[in-house]
Amino acid sequence: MNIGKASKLSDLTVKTVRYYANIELVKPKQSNFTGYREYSEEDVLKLKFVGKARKFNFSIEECRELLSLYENENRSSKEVKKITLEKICEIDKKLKELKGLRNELSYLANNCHGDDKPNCPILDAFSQK
Amino acid sequence: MNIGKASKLSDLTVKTVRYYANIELVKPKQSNFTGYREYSEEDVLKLKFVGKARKFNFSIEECRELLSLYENENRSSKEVKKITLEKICEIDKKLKELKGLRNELSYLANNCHGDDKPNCPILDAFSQK
DNA sequence: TTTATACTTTCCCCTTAGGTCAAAGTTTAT
DNA sequence: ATAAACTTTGACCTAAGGGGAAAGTATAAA
Repeated sequence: MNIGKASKLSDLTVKTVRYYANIELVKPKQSNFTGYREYSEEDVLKLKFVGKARKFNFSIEECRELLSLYENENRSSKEVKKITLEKICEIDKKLKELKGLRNELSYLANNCHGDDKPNCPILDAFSQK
Repeated sequence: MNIGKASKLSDLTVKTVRYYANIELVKPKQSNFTGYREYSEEDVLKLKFVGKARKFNFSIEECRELLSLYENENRSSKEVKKITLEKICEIDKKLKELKGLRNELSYLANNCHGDDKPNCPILDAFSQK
């Protein structure tokens, strides 16, 4: 099938699918008559796989790693679990950081009257030496 | 003062300070003899202000907006509060998203034996149709 | 069969917020 | 006078594609 159909089936944009071909993440055969990319059913499965992993916040390089484990019949689930646990750690760090930010910002917002006067604790906090 | 000193005083890298000059976020005078940028005390205060706001996850464009409010004697604190509340909303959305991801990933990880066998619920989830 | 429409290709520039490196000019210290 | 430290602009790099142009290809309608 052509890229348009593969794109629809995998629920990715054509641009994305073409990008994945360019970086050799999911690389279909390419006709030497027309130059059109020819996607197989298996290619579509891989595209879907990557789409899912990307939604789980895995980077392209991590997707590449997961994909090679996915394709490897001799893989151990240990490897996959390790990568996943690392990703969870990463998310935890990000969560902590964002929660801290949120607390500070909401503290500032709570102390700002939000009226038509220029006095503003938020700006004061930002201009603190 | 030159950019090096302004950079140290504001706790930003020279590159960052130069970048802010280029995008006219904090734009110092520039000597027409040597071409060196000449930072004033006030410029440094603005740099620090931006540095703080950036740490609070405000984008450069949002910093530009906050900075113009900061410089505007006739501002109303309402405007600043509005921007801040929007930023809090944004952070809340991101938090929700990340928490969802974390839950799904940790569910998958908990169900993965993490042994030397190829069977892996994580990969199974990613390859689900 | 011709034409119109839809699809595909490669190529180039754009995004955030700077980082890295190079060549050349300037200032300061020895 | 010269070396070291500082500054300038410029070009290219990051992640993960998006947007659009120009040109080739396929398919459907007239």
